[in-house]
Amino acid sequence: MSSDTIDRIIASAENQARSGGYNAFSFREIAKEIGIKSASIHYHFPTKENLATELAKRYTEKFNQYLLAITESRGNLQQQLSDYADLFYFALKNDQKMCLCGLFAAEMDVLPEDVQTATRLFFEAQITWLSTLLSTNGIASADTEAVKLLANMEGAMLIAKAFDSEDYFKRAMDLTVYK
Amino acid sequence: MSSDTIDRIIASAENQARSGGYNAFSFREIAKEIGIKSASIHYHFPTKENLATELAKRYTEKFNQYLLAITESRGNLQQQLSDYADLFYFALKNDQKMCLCGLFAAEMDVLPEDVQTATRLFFEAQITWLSTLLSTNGIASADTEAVKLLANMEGAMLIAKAFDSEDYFKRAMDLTVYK
DNA sequence: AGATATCTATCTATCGATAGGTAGTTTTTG
DNA sequence: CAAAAACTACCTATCGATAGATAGATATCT
Repeated sequence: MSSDTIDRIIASAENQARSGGYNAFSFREIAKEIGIKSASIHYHFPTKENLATELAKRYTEKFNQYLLAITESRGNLQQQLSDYADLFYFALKNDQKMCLCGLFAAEMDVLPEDVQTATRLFFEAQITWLSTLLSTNGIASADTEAVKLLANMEGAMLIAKAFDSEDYFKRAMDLTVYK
Repeated sequence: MSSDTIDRIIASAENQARSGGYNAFSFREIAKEIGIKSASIHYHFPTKENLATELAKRYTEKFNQYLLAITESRGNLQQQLSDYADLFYFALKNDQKMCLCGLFAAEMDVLPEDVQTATRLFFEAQITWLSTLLSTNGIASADTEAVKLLANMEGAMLIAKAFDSEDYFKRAMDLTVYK
């Protein structure tokens, strides 16, 4: 069935979490936003850890789908990397918000264990995809280069948030290495 | 005088804030940690906004002193950039924690105004220093390159936190551009 | 004595979480 | 087929814990 309520809970929670991290979203605030009671959210997500974990999982899944689409587009390396960067750029530009898992990573130490794990899985998926792309295009040290690119994306988003201007993302981004 | 208590409040607050951001440190927790009562902290820092702002200011000041020291070392570009990266690397390795202002930047939207301003000043100081270093060494587009380098540092820290391993910082870091 | 620093005690607001209830739908069973 | 049971998706009400903040008393130090 994939209840509409659950989707709205997730959407609201993601919105809040991407603004200020794990401690910046609450059952009450979500409830108020979508017009139900906070107790009802506990019906769908027993604990906050549970909700945040689901949040990270769905976020990762959504990203993975985009990654798959880029792969299937069969563009050249430069094109695929550009499309990849756009994923982060538009996540920033459209929502004016940080990457959910980027924020979670920054506050890793205070996250419940399941959320930590889900967050790490996001980063692993990114690195795996990038590494595969690079190595199939004959780039040496593909794995390390993948880590660099991912750091570049997250760092660029963070700087853009610091100055509240998505232009900084474009400035901070660097895809010239493989030209 | 520069009260010892104030320093201990700041140290404890920084420790907590660098673990989980603005909402991850509290007057009560700081008080417990340094052995006083939370009301006593309000005597030194009237509000949480005030404390967090002071936190960011001192953090920036400390960083600026290091930057000055690097400048005065009069090493070549490559050496100074390496020393610069070490600032972030050791902040990560020694404390096992994220950059305070990096974390604040990520959650910019939920920060009180003064904290936002203080956070932005950290980034501006970094970019100014980097840009000066690059342009005096004949690098073109020094300002944009400075933004890239800063994003690289913050991104590398974030990735390292994601995997709870400082090795990822070294992997994510890229100073090869100006070789 | 007066300034500085810290205390006790308390307030209001909010947090995640739980207990128990209910209307409506679906499934099971005699 | 219809009654009984169970389930879904919410609700109200409340819990203990914690948040930042304040007033006023007390201690310490010059």
